[in-house]
Amino acid sequence: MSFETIAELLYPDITETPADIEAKFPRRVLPEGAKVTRLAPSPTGFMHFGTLFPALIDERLAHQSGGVFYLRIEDTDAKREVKGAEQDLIDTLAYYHIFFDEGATADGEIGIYGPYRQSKRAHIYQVFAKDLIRRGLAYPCFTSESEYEQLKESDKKAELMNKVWDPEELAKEKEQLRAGRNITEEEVRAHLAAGDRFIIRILADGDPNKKIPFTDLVRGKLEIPENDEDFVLLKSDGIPTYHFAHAIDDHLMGTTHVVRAEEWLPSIAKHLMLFRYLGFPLPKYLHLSQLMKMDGNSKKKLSKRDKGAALSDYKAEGYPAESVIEYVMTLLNSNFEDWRRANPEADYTKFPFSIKKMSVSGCLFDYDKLNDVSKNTISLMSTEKVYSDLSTWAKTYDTELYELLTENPDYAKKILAIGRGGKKPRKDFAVWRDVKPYLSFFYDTLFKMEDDFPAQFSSHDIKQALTLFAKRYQPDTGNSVWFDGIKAIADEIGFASDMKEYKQNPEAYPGSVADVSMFIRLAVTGRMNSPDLYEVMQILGKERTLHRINAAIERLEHVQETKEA
RNA sequence: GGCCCGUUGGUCAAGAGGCUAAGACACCGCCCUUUCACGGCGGUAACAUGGGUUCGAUUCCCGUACGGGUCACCA
Repeated sequence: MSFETIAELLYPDITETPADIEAKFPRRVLPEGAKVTRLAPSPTGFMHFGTLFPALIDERLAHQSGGVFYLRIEDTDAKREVKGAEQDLIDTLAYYHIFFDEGATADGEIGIYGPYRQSKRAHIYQVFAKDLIRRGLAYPCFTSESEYEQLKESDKKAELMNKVWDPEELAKEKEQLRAGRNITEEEVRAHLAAGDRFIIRILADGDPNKKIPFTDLVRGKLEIPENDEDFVLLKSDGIPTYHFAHAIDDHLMGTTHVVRAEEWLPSIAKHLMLFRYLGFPLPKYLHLSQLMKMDGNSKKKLSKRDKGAALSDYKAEGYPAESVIEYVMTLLNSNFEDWRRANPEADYTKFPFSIKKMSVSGCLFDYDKLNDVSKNTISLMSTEKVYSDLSTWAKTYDTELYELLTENPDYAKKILAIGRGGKKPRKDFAVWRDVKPYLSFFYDTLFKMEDDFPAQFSSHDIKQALTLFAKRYQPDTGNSVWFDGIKAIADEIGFASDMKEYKQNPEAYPGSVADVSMFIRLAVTGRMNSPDLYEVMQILGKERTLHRINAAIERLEHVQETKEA
């Protein structure tokens, strides 16, 4: 039989040769050592936390070396495609400041190596497929999908039922897949005449008992058994499988470093075979460990469906993009945190990212750590940035807060500026969602008494302290004069004004100046804890401060009356 | 089940033949402090396991256990 004839029968309309295609994808001219990387997601779900890892690595590797970073959409599976997924992908990546030099964009694409959507490259793959068939390295298979499904069915059942993987069955199945290897010209003609659909399989020449050495940039030297499986190159719709598309696209588009999840490691033998058959030089590979989550007592791969996996959840919670990136960087390169301590203000892109510092084993997602990183990140932001990012967040996730923030920006900024900018900035929030409960008391519409006056103090003492404070309160005296005033009140009502003295002999007093401060804090903020009270009063203004204190006094009187009655 | 990968404190991790086995988060204690948030100091806590190789193994080799991945006309 003639492979040449079969190739011609199958693809009479394909006249181009691989060389013609190669000519359309010239070699990239880049500086020495420049890396070309790509993010190649499939639009089958919404952007997932794990996607950020390769995205960031690809981006750093390319841009740190003066190379190119591009986006290629792997939309080869029409069945699983999710509407809006591609848009979500592009939007989310932009939200995390991951920008591409070329590739698919929201409204088209940029760059000369396109199309960057695999569904639009069918012709290219077919040229190479036809050539492989002609050279006797691939062949058509007319076994229908449903027939094949039946074959698989028994397998799936076996897997579900106690995971029985019978080696003989497996071998038999492999043989069935290869049955089409001996197809004749006549058979092809007959199938074609009958209008049968076909797929293209590779003609594997590997011996799984032999091992091929392979070097992965993060895992080091590995040994992979050769591939003997006649895996599918082109599906019956003429669209390639991942394997074939990977080899052709990454070659034509000039990818130098392929960064992908470790789930691809078992199929590396297929890729090695493909690059060899096609005569392409092999790119470098980085196989990344999966991000895990805790499931009972064991670690599990963080999958798209898991709660907390969708990147949009982090956005909704109000994790700033910078925080998430920062956290991912700490996981990506073990020395990032040291660098960050030495360069607290520097942009993360100044960090010398290194493949050598990448971890081989899968890590567990740690909310505590993310929160800590995020608190630090937010604490270093300027008031303007906090205000602007917080407002942007609130606009979609908390309209009440958004209105409060925007109706009086200057007031909001004063609140957000508390404890910001100094050497030891406050670290009050990890997420934007934390902000509202923190600042609610600054807004009369949200203000309420959240804590009660502790029962161990007499309401008489409390009232007296509040009354004296209200009578004498002067804004703009400065913190220490203001606090001296509170000390004086403490003395007058018989509380200790000197904390050291009080601590030595707490029994001698009904309370201390700390308690007096607490009374005032409670009256003004409605809670036991708040940022610096003097500053709070400055922001609230004299009128509202006094109003709240007087309201508290009135309430105390009311309680007293009811008690007496 | 076959094949592949991995295993240092609760988590992230440094260390690559000889170290009292770093650091960060979390937790606990103390200090600072009018509360909170910071900040400072300190503490609890780890080389999965058996056998080699070696004068000496967390580090190298083999086995075992455990965990993960994969075995599609999905990526």
